[in-house]
Amino acid sequence: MELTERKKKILKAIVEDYIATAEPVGSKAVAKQLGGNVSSATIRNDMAELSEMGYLEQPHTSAGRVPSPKGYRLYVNELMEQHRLSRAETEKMNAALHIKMQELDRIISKAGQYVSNLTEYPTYALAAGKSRMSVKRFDLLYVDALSVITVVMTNDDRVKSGIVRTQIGIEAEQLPALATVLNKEFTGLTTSDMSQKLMSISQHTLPAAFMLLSATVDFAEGVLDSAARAEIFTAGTNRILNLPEYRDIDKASQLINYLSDDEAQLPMTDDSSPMKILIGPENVSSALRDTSVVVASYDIGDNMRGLIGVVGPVRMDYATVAARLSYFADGMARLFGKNELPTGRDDKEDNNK
Amino acid sequence: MELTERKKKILKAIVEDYIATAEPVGSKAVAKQLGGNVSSATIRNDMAELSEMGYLEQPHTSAGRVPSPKGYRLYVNELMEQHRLSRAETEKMNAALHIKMQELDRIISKAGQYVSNLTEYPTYALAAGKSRMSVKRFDLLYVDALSVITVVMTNDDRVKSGIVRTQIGIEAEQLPALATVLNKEFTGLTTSDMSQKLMSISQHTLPAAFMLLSATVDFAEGVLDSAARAEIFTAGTNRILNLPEYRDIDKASQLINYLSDDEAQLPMTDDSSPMKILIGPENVSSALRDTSVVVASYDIGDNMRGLIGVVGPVRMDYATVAARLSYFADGMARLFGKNELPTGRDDKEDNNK
DNA sequence: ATTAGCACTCAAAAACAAAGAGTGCTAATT
DNA sequence: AATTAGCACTCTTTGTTTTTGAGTGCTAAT
Repeated sequence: MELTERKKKILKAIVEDYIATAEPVGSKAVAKQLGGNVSSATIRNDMAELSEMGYLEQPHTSAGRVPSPKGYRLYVNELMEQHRLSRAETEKMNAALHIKMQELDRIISKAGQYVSNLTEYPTYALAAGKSRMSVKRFDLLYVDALSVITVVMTNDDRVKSGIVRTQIGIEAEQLPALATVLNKEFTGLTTSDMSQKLMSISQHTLPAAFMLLSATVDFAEGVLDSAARAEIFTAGTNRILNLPEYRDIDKASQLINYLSDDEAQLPMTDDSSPMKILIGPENVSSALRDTSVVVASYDIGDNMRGLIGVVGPVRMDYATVAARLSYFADGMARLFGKNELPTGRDDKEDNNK
Repeated sequence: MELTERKKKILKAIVEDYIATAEPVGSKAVAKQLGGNVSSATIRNDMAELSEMGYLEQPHTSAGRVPSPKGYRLYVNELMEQHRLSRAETEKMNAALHIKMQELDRIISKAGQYVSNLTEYPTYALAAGKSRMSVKRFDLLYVDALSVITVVMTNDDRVKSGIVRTQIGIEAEQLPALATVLNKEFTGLTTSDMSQKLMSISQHTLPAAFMLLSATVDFAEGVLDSAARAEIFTAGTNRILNLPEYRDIDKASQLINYLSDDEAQLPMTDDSSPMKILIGPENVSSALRDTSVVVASYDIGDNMRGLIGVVGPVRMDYATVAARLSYFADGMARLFGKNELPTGRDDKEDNNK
């Protein structure tokens, strides 16, 4: 019993019909789909064999057939035709890609939203793989005796700032010296090292100066912390409520809750390829067992990678989703590429997160 | 036909029973609730009159009674007992109120999340009432010939910063002069005025300097824009999926979509009182017609107000929700109060939004 | 004014009865 | 040997009818 060419065609027709309708598809429908030069009885025989081989499943004896995960896998690997993006689609995406440059987090979250709109499925987006963060440069700007503007530049060239207040008055003239101390002693350190260093110099420093140093370091630690925290942004989770497979409130709310959970283990791409399709049970986390995930990654700067994942029912339009997601991910990569800057401002800027 | 004391007791019992069970409540249940010294027949008569007066409704003839919005209103106004917060509750909230000081937006969004967890209903949170924003102070810090750190302080004392790049090289020595120009000419202006001013000085300024000025002003405009945009944060919208009144997917998804819509007109408090309860049809927007909203406000600094709203079914536990929300709003106000600063850093800081 | 008693109503649940889509198999056809 | 027509069989879906039971409204007694 082998996979003849016709069987493949049948499988393809079934997958595509089922993707479109979410209804089990019967032999007659397939026959029509294939142009009518084979009868439904023939198809029926082939379908029986495809079932036996594990590519199709039957909800119950007298229903049509539904692709099994194995069937989808074959479809995705061999049968699926590359979806050609229409002019309208690319234009829409290009428009979306003109994201006005802002904080990194916001861009990433926005990207997720766009993809969700584009695909009509929920998405998640995040940036991963940052290396250890440290401060590269400190600046202090005098405001008044009790307030100083602190500007901090991280090792990946982001700049953040804030007002730092101190209980003990400080004079404008003292600031340069303090800034020098900060730049000499506190650059290149991790947060915990900074705290330690702060301890070690507490002895031989004037109280007023130490107060300010301490507040500044505290601020810097906050900046590093929030920069290191890789937040997961989800978008469009409630779109699943439109899907027939999630008419069941409990199922829907379970998935929504999983997606909204910050701790959720969401599929990543492996380093080898920029795109990955996970079908139903191929997902590790049980909450995704009967959903599929298409996930793509793109480079952000040198040692960071952005990730966008689309979550949908196993009956997902893989071709279209994959095409759009891949196009969009490419666009994001270009956006972060050194060369093409979309506005006068620089992409690396992403001040204030 | 008047509202006797017993009728009120009956109404109260019905409201509370219905809040707890979401099932129409019958005369017998009320009789038991009231201690059994009146018979169910008596209750029945009273219930008939309460129906006639419009405080109760009947889903159908042979079902129990359900409070009408008018009934809830009476309950909220007169019958409801102040919910006493338990020690555990206040402790939990106090813990939540130790929000580590960060950007304003994040605090507000966090607050919404906490309240959502606390009440188990969806919430929305926002900060409103900012006046026109302008820049109060500019600083420029030299990085290299093509990059400058721009630090901008807004009229409400927030500080933001970012790297600004320019195509034409600039020397460190030129920066102070440019900063002076910025501080002299561009402070106190709205974004559109800034653009205009930029035009007007384009003639008598060196190209290199103008380039940088322009990029800096562009950056400042972005800062003001995003500061002025009052974002609405919603949290826990999917909690409504747990409510029996939203077993119907379409109804649920309609409400969820409404809440997720950035443009949605959500109820505010009026200036007179810090708390407001809107019951069902009292809501203006039709999407909320059969939900209730409890909304509380708190002061943030001098001319801003924070707002947290809890959205739930009309059958909402008003007493508990109101008590918790009010406590939390007070906590938030204290948090923003000048005196009690939870950390060494200052609340006004909220750099980088 | 209250209450017991009872007939009546009506939604919800259960039980039952087609209807129809789709299969699997057999036997005929190419 | 592969294909196809034909047909009995299966099982969900859909619609209809029955049954059940909570709850009411009214009447008559307390």
